[in-house]
Amino acid sequence: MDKKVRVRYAPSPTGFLHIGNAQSALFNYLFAKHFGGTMVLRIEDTDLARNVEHGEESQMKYLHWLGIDWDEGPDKPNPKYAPYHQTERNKKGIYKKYIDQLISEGKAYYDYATEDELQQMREEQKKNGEAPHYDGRWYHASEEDIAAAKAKGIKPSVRFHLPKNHTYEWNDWALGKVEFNSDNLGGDFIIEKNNGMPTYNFAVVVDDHLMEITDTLRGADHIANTPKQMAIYEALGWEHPHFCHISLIFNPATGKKLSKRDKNTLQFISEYHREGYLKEAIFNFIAFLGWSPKGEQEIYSKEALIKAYDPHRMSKSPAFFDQKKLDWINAQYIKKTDVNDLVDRIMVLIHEQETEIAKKLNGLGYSDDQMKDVILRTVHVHQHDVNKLTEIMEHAYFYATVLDHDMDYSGLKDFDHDDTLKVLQGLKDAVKDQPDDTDPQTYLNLIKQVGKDVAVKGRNLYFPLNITFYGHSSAPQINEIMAIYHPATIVKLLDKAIAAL
RNA sequence: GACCCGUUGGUCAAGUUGGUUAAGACACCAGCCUUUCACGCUGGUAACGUGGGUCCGAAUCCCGCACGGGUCACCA
Repeated sequence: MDKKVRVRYAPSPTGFLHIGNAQSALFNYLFAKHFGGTMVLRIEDTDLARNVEHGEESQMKYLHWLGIDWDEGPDKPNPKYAPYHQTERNKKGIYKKYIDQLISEGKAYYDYATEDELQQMREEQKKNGEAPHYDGRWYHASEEDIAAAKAKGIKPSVRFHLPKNHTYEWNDWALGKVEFNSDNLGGDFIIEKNNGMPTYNFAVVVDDHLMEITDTLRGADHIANTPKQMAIYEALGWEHPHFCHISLIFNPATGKKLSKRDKNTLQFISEYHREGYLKEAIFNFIAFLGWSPKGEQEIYSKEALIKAYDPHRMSKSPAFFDQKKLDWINAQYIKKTDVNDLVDRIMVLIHEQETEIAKKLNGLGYSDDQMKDVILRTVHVHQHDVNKLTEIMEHAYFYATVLDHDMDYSGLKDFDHDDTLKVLQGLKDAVKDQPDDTDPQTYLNLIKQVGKDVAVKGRNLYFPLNITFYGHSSAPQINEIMAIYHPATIVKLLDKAIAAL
């Protein structure tokens, strides 16, 4: 790289951060960090009507949560490039200057066509089997026509005049060589709306140039925009950045681009957070959506990804969203995350109360310390067998409310009545005077001792205990589950089981 | 419809200059471990859309076809 790398993630605040946004932000981040460059956050808010309240704030919040931090942006302005909102840049006349320049050079012109008129034009073209395109009707407009339109009070938009039969070609990091003919671009396109706002294709060029962006990484849905933008770079006499089109994320169920309407897939990063996915897992997973490293390793920390990142390895074909793989990656991260760290993260989820299970746990009325205690004990048992933090929460809720559950004791009948009674009775005697913080090892010793005393072992010893304390003959290490409960609870569970014998 | 892009096992995905026993992961199955479940470990099944070329040799290059997708806004 001869120039200092500068990249940008440029969301429009028309919604909350979804997987596709995060993917785009993430690759820009990896690119910047890998090459020791600068990541810029720019807000493309030129569509006044579609801007969503709190959209920007929420996007920034979840970008930070994921660990995608930018070096420059609305909250970290560099005076040389600020401001970072396109609406503010428009107020400063940044776009107007270049619009005027293009008009005076005859490369852009006013268009007085109304939206209805344009709509009608496109429909007719479609009917005739033509590709919808602007026919250039105002390019050669006469003085009279213009005067008449002005007299009617029509506010014009500004169109960029596309050269005829001109080839635009670029070398894409992901795609390699791509070329378009200017005749297939849909005709002259609008660069300034009649409300004075620049359109995306124009603003993005001006801003990327002024902000000295060296590499533009964006979704593959922008491929067809690229030649239009190149036309503007050319008209303004600027060099265009190196482009990279990130493969789109597909829904395996529909075979189409992940859509906000796909109910079976979580769309928003906030949803992954509240469902108990770790940010490290999401980061790792998304990095593999449209890119892959050289070796066989699947689990990569952020730092490792930054190091391994190579834009040449961006893939061309669509990236399919593999939910099971995500769950597996999340499970890997849960396994290797420190127990207390997991407890803290779960406490955050409980406090946020954004899921049913979080609300249920909250409804227990526990103090923070009590809650942490239950969660910690549960994490010890389940850290290695869950995919999501919410599953640990479900388990914790079960243990916290175990006495309220109707246990299925029918399985007890599969074992010798007298032996089982002796085991349960013996364990009750052994447990009733144990302190609250009795550890799993002690409980294991107690179980073994009771087994020895009454001469019962193996599954005849353990299965009834599984049923008694867990409700199923198959359970995790039953002594560990006992350590979650308080001895008084254990005694009550034993009483219930004995009564059911 | 036009223009671009893509097509490797059930799923995801390596295979940058043509020569590989065509990686790896998830899922699945089996065995081991375990009181059981899960975890873990070991092993296994399984793939180059199609038809033509070029070449000693094609998953890799060329052409056609099929299928899938993206884009054709005063949205970004």
